[in-house]
Amino acid sequence: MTSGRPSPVYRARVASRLSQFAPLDAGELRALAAAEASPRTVAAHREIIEEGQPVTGPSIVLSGWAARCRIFADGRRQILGLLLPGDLIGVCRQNNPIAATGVIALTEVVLCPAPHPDSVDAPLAEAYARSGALEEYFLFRQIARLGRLNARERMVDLLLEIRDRLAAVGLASVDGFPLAMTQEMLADSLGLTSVHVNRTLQMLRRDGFLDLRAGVARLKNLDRLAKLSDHRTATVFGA
Amino acid sequence: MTSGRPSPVYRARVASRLSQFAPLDAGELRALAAAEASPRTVAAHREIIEEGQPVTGPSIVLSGWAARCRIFADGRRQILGLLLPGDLIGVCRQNNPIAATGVIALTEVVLCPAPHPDSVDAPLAEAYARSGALEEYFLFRQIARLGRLNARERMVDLLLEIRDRLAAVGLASVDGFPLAMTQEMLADSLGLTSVHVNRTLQMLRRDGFLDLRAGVARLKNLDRLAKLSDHRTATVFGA
DNA sequence: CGACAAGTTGATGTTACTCAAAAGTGGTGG
DNA sequence: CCACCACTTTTGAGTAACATCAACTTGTCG
Repeated sequence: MTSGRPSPVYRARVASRLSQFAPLDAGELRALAAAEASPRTVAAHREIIEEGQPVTGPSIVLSGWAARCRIFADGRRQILGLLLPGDLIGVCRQNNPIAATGVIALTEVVLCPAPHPDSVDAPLAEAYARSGALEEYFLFRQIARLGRLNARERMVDLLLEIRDRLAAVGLASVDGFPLAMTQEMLADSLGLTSVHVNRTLQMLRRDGFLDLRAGVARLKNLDRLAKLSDHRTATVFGA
Repeated sequence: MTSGRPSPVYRARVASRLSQFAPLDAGELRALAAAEASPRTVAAHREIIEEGQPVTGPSIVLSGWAARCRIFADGRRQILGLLLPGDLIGVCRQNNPIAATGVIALTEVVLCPAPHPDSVDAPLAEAYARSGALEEYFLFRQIARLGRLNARERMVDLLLEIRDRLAAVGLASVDGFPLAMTQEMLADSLGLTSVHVNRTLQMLRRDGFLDLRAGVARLKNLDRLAKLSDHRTATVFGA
């Protein structure tokens, strides 16, 4: 599987994601850096949070990919949203929170604890709030994708979202971005079968929109691509 | 169209929804009651919040139905989530929040302002937090519905959700609950066409699961119905 | 080398969409 | 009270998109 190993360079960028949302002071940056010193590693395919269990406290994804996931009684699975490096998990403001969904590691994931939202200063609270709003935006987008886009549009829209999110933490370049998902995971995210995902990817390749090899994706003809899925960037929220 | 007219009885129940999430003190209840004294009415099909516009402050739906909505460039429309009596709209914790989605009135809607989350005491803050968690749960459920359920399962799951949410504010009885949505609105919520919604409803009627007349729905054979959509109640969050 | 997961392909089936038109419903004004 | 209008619901016939089933191939790692 691709990625999974945290590097010093990599961590520095992750630490800076929250400060993109609000200017953090020196003390907050120190606290975050200290938290990063006690990371936890979860193997690929392991559960990070179990649905229905109490949420102990927030974490930050330092490296690797995870997904919120709902599994049906008959085995059907739906990925509700992706959790990428820099994302927060388990920020709850109520008492005794219960996990509404499970979270599973798609690759090996490295996490570290994050300060509890009740005990943070204004700048970090603002960063948490913006991060939460952005996560909500991705949920809205996932709903619109599944409800009204066809297979090709869904795929394009998801790939554009992933690219933007990775770019925001310095993990995407002009040469492409890592796509740490099997076709089956893509299917579970897009509400399709893996067979149809395979055919959709081939269509995109054939039409010159996508270059996907060895877990690295490169999107081409971006202007035409964006039209294919009515893509709107999330600039109103981010940095 | 059904419903839309607020009644004194009705309002009393709505005011009590937040206190289901956390025990509010007398001062908070007084503040909420005062806010209800200055309601705002929005006609059916009108926009309550415009996507991309600044969010001024939170409101409570006193009566009527509204929906978060995304509209695509080519006219396709997807309802992202429903807003029913007692629900909060526009609770944002970040500075200068921007509406991530539009909100439109499905019926005539009566709203009143709600206290800003930054200026509330602990009990009301807890109620806001629980309300927000519940809203997030409904988004997750909408994603799972659209991604992995077929038309009949989607319809059943949505109807069960609506029934539970209305019951929580005293608007559902054993005789049924108001369904203030046209088949086209149901289609926009379920990611289907209105023609297919029509056929799906007929199938449910024929199979003895549903009685839907004059805007009032009654679900029958609840035990078998719940199995049709792998329904799980939201009890872990609510009251 | 062998085993297992991931990706690919073809044939066929089913669900839901599209297009088009008819029938029902409720509100409005003459 | 009726005629009219807009909107909603219903029905039918044909089609497209996606699922299903069942191989087969490729890649990876011990």
